[in-house]
Amino acid sequence: MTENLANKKEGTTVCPECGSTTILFDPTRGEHVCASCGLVLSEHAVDTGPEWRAFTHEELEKRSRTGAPTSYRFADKGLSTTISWSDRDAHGRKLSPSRRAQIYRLRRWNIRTTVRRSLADGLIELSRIASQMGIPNDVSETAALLYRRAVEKRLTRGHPVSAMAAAAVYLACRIHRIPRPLDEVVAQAKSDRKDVSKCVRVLIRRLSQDFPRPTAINFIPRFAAELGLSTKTQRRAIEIMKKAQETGITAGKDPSGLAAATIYIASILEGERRTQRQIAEVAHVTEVTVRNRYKELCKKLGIKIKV
DNA sequence: CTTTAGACGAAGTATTA
DNA sequence: TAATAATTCGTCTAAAG
Repeated sequence: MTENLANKKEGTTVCPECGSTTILFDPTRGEHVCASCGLVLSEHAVDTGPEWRAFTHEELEKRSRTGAPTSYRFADKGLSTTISWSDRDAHGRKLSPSRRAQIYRLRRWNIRTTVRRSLADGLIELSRIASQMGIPNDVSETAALLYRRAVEKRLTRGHPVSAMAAAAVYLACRIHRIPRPLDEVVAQAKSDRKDVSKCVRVLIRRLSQDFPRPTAINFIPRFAAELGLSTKTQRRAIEIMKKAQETGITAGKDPSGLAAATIYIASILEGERRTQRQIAEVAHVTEVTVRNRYKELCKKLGIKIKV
């Protein structure tokens, strides 16, 4: 842990578990999470390291600027300026005719660029979905950026605004390696699953960008946190998952179910038992799936559990 | 009464021809 | 595009604690 902190001050945080250098910060929990293996690095980030260390774009902006931070979530990036329709200047004097013509053109451009309904509506809807899901700010920023690019490329035409916004949120979570099941996003969206997944496909195809597929390990930290499990148990679950992946029994299986199963095993092994029911609930799978996966894991990995 | 185990067909998904 | 295989889900029954 000490060398970890030293690294942090150098500005090169490395995950001690897997060596990955991509560390994400979850502002709502105050935790740094490894993007690759899901290990929570510093629960006590508050009293380690310098205050000003910025892990995300948004933090950086908050600390290095005066005034409100800019945000992709607002149609004008939060830098709104309006031009009044009065034909007098700041001192109340009448404007010259040429000046009036100039201001008139400015007004038109101002309106043309800021009042783009589809963009504005989409970003509002997007923020609503993200906040209802309790998604970290930097993730919803990513979602907003995706949505902007979709609008620029005219990909939103023919698709419900709500569905496209939900798709952006879903993909942003994947980019940040804190995947949420599509159904969880759909639950907050005002569109049905069909429309949302159609939008997801459009974005994946037309936005030339890599959208990493969720790995079972990516689900473990969130499930463990929601179940109130210790980081020790969480690490144990990740250990088991790695072994499972090496033996190749994870192919084609639902990552959520796999994560749920390893957590179930780890919680028993570490004396923090949770019922299949509890785990199935946070993982959004059924108890049946938890059972099948954990039975298979125990058999293939030679893990014995006392019932 | 709660938790777990196991079995069945139904339903949605990925792969293949 | 259609057929095939593998997977998960919902429900039911039963046993164990």
